[in-house]
Amino acid sequence: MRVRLEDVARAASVSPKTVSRVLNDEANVSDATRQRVRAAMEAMDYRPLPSARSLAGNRSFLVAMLYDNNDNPASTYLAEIQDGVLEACDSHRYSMMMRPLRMRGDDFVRRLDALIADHHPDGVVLTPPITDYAPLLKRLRERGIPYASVSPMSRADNIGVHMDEQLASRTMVEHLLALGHRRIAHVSGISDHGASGWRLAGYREAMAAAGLAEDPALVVQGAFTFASGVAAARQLFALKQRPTAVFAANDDMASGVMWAAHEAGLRVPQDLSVGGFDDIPLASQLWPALTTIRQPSREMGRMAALQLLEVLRGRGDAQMMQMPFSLEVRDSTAPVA
Amino acid sequence: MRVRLEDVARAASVSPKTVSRVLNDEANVSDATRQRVRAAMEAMDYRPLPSARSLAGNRSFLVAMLYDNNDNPASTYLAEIQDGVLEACDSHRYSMMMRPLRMRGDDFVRRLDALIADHHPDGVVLTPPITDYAPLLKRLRERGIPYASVSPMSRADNIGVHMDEQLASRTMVEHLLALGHRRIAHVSGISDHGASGWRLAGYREAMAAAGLAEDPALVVQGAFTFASGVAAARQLFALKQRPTAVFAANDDMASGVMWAAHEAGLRVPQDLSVGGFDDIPLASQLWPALTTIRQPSREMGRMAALQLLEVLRGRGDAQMMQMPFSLEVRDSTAPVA
DNA sequence: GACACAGATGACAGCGCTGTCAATGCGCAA
DNA sequence: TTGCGCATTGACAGCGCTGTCATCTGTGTC
Repeated sequence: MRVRLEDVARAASVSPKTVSRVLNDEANVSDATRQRVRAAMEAMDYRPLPSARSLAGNRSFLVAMLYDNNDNPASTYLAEIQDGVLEACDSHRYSMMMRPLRMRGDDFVRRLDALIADHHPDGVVLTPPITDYAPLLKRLRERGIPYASVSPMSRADNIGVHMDEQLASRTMVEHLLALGHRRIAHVSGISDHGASGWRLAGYREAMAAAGLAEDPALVVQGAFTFASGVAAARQLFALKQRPTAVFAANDDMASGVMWAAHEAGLRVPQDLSVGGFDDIPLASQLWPALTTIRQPSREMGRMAALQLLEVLRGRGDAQMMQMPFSLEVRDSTAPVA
Repeated sequence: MRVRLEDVARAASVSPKTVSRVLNDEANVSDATRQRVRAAMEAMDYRPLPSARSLAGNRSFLVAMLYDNNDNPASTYLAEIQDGVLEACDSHRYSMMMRPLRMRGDDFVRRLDALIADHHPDGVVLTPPITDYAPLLKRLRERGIPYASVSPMSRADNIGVHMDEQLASRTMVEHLLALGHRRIAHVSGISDHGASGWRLAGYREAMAAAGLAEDPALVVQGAFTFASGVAAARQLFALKQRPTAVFAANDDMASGVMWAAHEAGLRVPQDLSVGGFDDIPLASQLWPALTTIRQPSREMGRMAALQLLEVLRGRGDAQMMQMPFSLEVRDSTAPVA
């Protein structure tokens, strides 16, 4: 019925072990033999049985993608990363599994242990904001489970992908400054997300470089959600001197700001310019279409997973890769009135 | 190091086979023994090794969720279903795997075969629109792989979940009729999606019930995407007698209609009412917030997976479940001017 | 009291691979 | 020519479970 490794071995006139060697790209197989075995595998359409490989070889060929489903409201951003990770895993015949893990809550590490005990992933892809949660990283190291991170806070001792969020953020603010805005507000994200800090830092950097003293009233704390964007904007609009532009730390909050602007009867971009970050599909579907920072989420997921797979496959050359961003100027920003 | 089944057996003074029976909820174990074994498993925090179970038992404890990533542009709808499926699988200690499968393209069935050969899922969850692709279903039956569907076209001989989309659609149109609208347009979805047909049928049913003859110019074909919604709306707005209300077959297209309305200088809802379908997060983030049909996607994914798991676990009582919908009246619909 | 029978339990082999280690063959130096 | 070392290959056991089948026990029947 099913073609087994033994069948391939017989067809290629070698021992099962040799077929196993070829299958796993091990050294010490002559080229002639290797080719013969490959041909036999091909001809018979041989597919190794994952469970047998795992049991005997003590690895699972499984990559788990960890995400926080608490601070990430049904995020398109995550879906895109997932898509990239899946593609990378597929290309190396690894399987991929999603693991929601709430960062709030003390059973965080316990849930990680359960994941390991139940599924034995060979490696793990970490997505924001759990790229930087120390107890988690510590446990992964203890267990000897390699991981790659998407946009981690610290780049040292870490593989995965990374974007210069601070520069991206600064670029957005400079765009607003170039349009003549001076009273530029910032709606920041949840404080323990690395992204929040960088984006805020980029905002401050640009403002300072323009010689503008920081007005604390113009920096409002949000939570990366639409609702928090609405709330932050209402607060900003209530100021005696309201901002002429708002830069929100992600698109969901930016859409909240636009919503609140409509509510307050402010026209975007005539009365208020709005900038976002991420370029999720929503950004182009808003009216007016949102000016934002585009990050290649799918590609970031893919590259992070590929870095991880390099490690899993015993190649040593994995690293932290820098990914490009771009400023997408659309219709939500305009010269100050 | 790791606790094996044999260790539990020793602790409970029974044979390994008996522990296996308890683990798999098999019959013919006395209650006393069962409890003793359960206690031992608990005390030792025993976790069966999936690969060993799979290898010996010839099943994978794996459920694959199939989706079409061609017609579903990074859809939040799918992400929600996935979340529900994942929860259900977790609760029964099954693992879950995502499989994108392009319906267009002739290698469709071949890719399914590859999935089976490579991963051996015990069962499959089908999401729209691949719930009704005959060659796929045929192959799954041939291979003896049970499947459950989310919103399949045909409910016969099928397990999973289902919503009365036609009634939901009719409810939306009746809402518009009740507001006094008569020239109500419909932007339909891709024709080989079951949902498109039902939603169109519900529209027609409501219009006919209101005694309105169908105006073919008011029914425009879309493709479930934002861009197709924009295009359809432009076409509708160009009509000598433009509609006073548009019901789009999903929220992405509805957001496209609103976008085009803004573009054309039409105020929503004063000059044009707009209705959608799905209630994705976007719906509440638009200005004005979109009136739409809410379907419990997450719950639908969860229930469909649970039905499938009943079959996989040998219970015979799986079925096609009807899920409720609700009309979410927000700010994009108003009485006709 | 003898027998049949169903429920409860265990012995044992084996699922399809890989790790370990031994065996083989070959080139090259002395 | 002999011997040594390295590259190549294979024999064999075993990973941690479950399927099959045999065995044992207690109960009901006549």
